[in-house]
Amino acid sequence: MKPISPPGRATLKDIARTVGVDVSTVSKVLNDGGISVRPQTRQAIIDEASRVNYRPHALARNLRTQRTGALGILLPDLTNPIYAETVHGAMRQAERSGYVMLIAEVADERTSAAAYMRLVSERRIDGLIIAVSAETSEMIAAIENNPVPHVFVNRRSSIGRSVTVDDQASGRLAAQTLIEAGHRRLGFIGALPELDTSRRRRHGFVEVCQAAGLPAVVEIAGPVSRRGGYDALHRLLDEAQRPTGVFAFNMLVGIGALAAARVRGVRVPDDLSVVTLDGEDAIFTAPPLTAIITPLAEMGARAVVELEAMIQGREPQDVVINIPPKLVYRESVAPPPR
Amino acid sequence: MKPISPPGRATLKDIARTVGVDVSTVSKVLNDGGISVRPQTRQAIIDEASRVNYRPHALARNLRTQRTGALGILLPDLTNPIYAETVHGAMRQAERSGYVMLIAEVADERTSAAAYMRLVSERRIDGLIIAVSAETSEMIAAIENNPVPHVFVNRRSSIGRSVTVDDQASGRLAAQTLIEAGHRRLGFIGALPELDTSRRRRHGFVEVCQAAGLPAVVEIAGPVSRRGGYDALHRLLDEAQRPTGVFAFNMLVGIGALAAARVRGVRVPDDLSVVTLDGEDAIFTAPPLTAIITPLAEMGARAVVELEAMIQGREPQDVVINIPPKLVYRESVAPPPR
DNA sequence: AATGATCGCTCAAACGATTGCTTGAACAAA
DNA sequence: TTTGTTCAAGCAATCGTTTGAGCGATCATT
Repeated sequence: MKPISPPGRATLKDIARTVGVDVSTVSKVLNDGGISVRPQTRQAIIDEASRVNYRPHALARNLRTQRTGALGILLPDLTNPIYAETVHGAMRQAERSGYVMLIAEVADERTSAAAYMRLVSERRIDGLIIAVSAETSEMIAAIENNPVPHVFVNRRSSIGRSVTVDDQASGRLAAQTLIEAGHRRLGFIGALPELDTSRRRRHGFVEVCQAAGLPAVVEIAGPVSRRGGYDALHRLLDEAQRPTGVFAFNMLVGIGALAAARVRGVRVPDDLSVVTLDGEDAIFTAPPLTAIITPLAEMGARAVVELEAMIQGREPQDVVINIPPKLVYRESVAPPPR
Repeated sequence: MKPISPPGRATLKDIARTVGVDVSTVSKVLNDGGISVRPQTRQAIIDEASRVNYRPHALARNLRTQRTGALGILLPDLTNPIYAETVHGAMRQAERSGYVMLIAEVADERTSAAAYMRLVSERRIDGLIIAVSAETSEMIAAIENNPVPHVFVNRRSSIGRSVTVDDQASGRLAAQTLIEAGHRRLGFIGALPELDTSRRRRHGFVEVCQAAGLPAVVEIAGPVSRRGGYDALHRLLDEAQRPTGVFAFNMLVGIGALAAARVRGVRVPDDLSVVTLDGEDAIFTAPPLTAIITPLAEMGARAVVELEAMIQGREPQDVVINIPPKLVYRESVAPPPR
């Protein structure tokens, strides 16, 4: 026997009809709308709603309330674990609050404005997390002409507020770790073009080195990729005063550095110590990389919390997540060769 | 000077008013609705639409047309690269067709029915990709009571059609690779509980071994995790007729096996050869794992294509992606010890 | 000149909810 | 009995589209 009305597809009207009241009454009861309803009417409505397994039609509700219950996130590439984890954290928080997340991959920065418009103007998302470098003029124009609550994550921008971590502290921690292991000549492999996060990590790193009275840090930068790390380490190893301990901007760069060391016959950690960042997964490198863990999921979640507040009308504000960077000791750091 | 009407928020009514026609005319012009309109009227409408940067309000349109232009995907965990890549492929294809993807992470299988209902009954997605094991009775009931075009990806199910690859061919390829390297005693580490994909890979693997007249393959299974692979390899190494070459169900299992070999003092590949699967990222294991590449992104994309066809009314059908499995030679396979 | 066809557009009803404004009845106070 | 309140619920507009039906005006046909 087929159910008369397919469960889950019932509308307010259906419920109203069988209970014998107006749809507005049903709506008010089901939404706890401040209205007085006789207990028996209320109960009848609730019973009928659960009998037919009523689910509000999100489209209709959203059209009326002018809110979609959807948040967007703009990111370069979901297969990059850094972004996957950020999204992961954002989605957990979004789900708690009843939001869904619309993900837009923006492989090419030049299309980010178009992606923005699609999410904001057409899909009418309630808020947006931006995890791409967004400072193109089209993007700025898009945001200004079609403002929507938005927050940057793990990067700063002149056109909005950010959720970040204390990158400088990460840099300091990396330097301390290497210095404590006994290293006296340190190197830093950063991002080129220099990202805000890279600059802050570098500052923290250099600060500690100088405070410890160490000779100048060798600073090298390359594209944020394995290739970039690979090439950068080669150049580092060509330095006259070759460092014995290096801090790589992130995991990709660190992995590339490891590969370069291998082809040069430089043993890690015997000849060279390496500290990297973002490396939850770096445990499977050879050797496993000692890494500073960035709370990416927390950043994603916090970004959603910020968006919710902004949607409620609170002023945007910068957030620095106050989780001290955590170092995971693995096998890529040892005392320097003597 | 502020723009009079915030660009991008203009409605059909706005355009209709300034051009001096009815909204229905505007709608028909902008949608190429089969209607005859004077060229100058048409042009005026188009001009005005682009002047105010008109974007259709997706909610309103969808409410009316009863289609949301959204597809869903149910998966266990986005931070698992296997799923991230599948989603990646699906999103690329979805974007081409103007769909957005709603991702639902279902950490606990028991909540998958609830996630289904939220996407299908409330958000009213047009189609769903299922990448979780979905055979719980609640899930079956949810699908039956609220049917929506759906397709499983990389797994088979009694309650729908699938997009898969030729897993048996992967198993055959793994066996051939080890046999060609000179191995005569082979092992297989599968999934427990046995997944459909695991079974097929095992069949292909065993088939080739038997055809080559090799002694019985040692078959071991464990949970699909690094721990599972770790424990399984330990048990394999305890066998009287210890294999010299093993095929691990997937990358996680392979990585666990590598770890077990290391603690046992079994050198890879000198003492033991390992072939794994899904291992785009396995290049950074120690040693880098020789792996069979699964076209996950293609599977995701193809799933979307299937959904589109089903939404158009075509009958669901099983799809086996006909890309022959590809082996990437790295450093975990060598001739057996003598 | 009457008829019919075509053109170019308008009308109005949806889609499924939300929400401010009425309203009829019951009841209390005067 | 009249008046004023409160209760319980209904009415109707609205969100921004889409879409079939309708309808004057023009033009061709007989």
